[in-house]
Amino acid sequence: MSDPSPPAVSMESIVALCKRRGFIFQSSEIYGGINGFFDFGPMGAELKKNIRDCWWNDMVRRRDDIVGIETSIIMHPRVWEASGHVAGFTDPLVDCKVSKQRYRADQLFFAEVVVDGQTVGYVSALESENTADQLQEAAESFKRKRAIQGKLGAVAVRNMTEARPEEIALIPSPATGQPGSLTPPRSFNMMFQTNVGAMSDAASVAYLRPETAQGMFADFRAVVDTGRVKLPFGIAQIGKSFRNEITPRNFLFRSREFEQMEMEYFIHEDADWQKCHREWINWCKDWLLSIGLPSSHLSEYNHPREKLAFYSRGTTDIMFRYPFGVQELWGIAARGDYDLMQHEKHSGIPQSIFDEATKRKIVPHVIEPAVGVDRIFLALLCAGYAEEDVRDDKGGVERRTVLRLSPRIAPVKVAVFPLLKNKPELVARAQEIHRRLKRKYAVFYDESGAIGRRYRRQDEIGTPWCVTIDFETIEKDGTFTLRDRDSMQQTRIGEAELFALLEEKVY
RNA sequence: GCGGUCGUAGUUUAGGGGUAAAACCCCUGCCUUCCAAGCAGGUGUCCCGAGUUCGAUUCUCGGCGACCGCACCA
Repeated sequence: MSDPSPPAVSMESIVALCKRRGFIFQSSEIYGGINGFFDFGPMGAELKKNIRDCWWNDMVRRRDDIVGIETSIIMHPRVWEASGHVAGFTDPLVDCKVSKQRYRADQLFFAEVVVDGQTVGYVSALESENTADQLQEAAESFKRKRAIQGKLGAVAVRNMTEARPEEIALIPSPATGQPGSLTPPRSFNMMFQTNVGAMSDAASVAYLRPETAQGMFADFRAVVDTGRVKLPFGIAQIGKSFRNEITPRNFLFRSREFEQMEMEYFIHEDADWQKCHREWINWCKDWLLSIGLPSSHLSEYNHPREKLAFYSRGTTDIMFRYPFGVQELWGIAARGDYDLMQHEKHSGIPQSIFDEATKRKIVPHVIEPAVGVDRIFLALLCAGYAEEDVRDDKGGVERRTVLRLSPRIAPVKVAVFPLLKNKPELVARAQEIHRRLKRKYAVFYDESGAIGRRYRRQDEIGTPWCVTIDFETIEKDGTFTLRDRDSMQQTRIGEAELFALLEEKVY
């Protein structure tokens, strides 16, 4: 599709297809469902596995410099103290009890109004480009309205996390302009908590991991000591992570249980990290193209320096144009030596390695490409979903729904049909071919319904090819019809050629 | 978390204080020599709980879930 702005597909129709064809079910649906959790049906499980397998093959097996590991979901709680998640994976929030507005405490600013050295009141403002000016103006207005005489001092901007308890009642809500309705900042830690062992007390508290990355950092020494790795090298893993999101939204995009594919690429502290960072951004983009995401939907977003997380030297997100907007798909972060140093500090175990080239002990720096399997899953469905008009022989127009998935990740690679179900010789031959194909590929056998219906069923689950066994197959040369999903074109092909095609396209 | 809209087969919808309907899908059989054909038969539904009522899927309240806005998204 060369059209730069194809008609927007609605999330509604994608969700409906997911349900109808067994890609995604709502978790625990028979009990009314649970918000932010999803199940993968038969087609979804295949598609997801294919995404993981492609990533693992390309990222780990087909490279000499990256090893794969699998770490536990529950780790020692001190891992999350070291990583900053216990303290920092928390958004202190302030509520306005009157307007019901909620603000992030570090984005809600206030200042004392000081006249002739006396504090006469407070003003507040939300974060913007000129928060300080806004507060200054608000302070002048405050003084004028109350007809206070004297000299107004320059405002000292603070945010709500810095407010003293006795000040909170005096700070006006930005929503109402009146003081007294704001709550003190309250923390909402996004990590799921549980207890390890039979006793539920403070000492037994543990967390479900909110990211897989820390597993790689925590096992860094073990991998270095046993994995026969040399800088630069990477450690990769695929696994579930959990975040107690305040508001899960947009179907799979933000859920509370999700699966990440992360890789920590360790480089020498003197290496050109910007070059390495760029190379990984390009690698990730190429990989997305290789599983069939169109470049027209992809873009890059560089986090502005002042917005970076404290540990980050630079973060670039590969963005995807979802029906609900352009959103982050893959974050590639340059994290410096922050994580290893944190673990060195907290564990007391040195995280440095001996560098042969410089004969020095160094702590490597890291480039981290981190992506969510579920987000890729959703992107593939959004990019691949199409409803198109098809002209039939009689000149009529019909609508068909088709999922254009790359053969690499399609849940079913080939569907095998006997042209007619009531002809035993066709059925037997079709089943025989099916049996040989399924030893190596995910294939599907179907004999029920008209042949056109069977093609359309496969279109909806994204099967790239269908083969139909007909009388020619049996009576003549053994060739059968190969029907292409996207063009709907039919060609005759033999079994050896079919295997060759699959060998080339499914890797 | 706040506000709004909503919740009837797998899907899309109709209906309604007296136990529910259609189309498509799906399954079975017949038929069918390549794009959702036809005929016959079949499975399957009022989100959950409490209240009002002789009786609630329908009304009320609460919960859960979905969508849309706001806020949030280390």
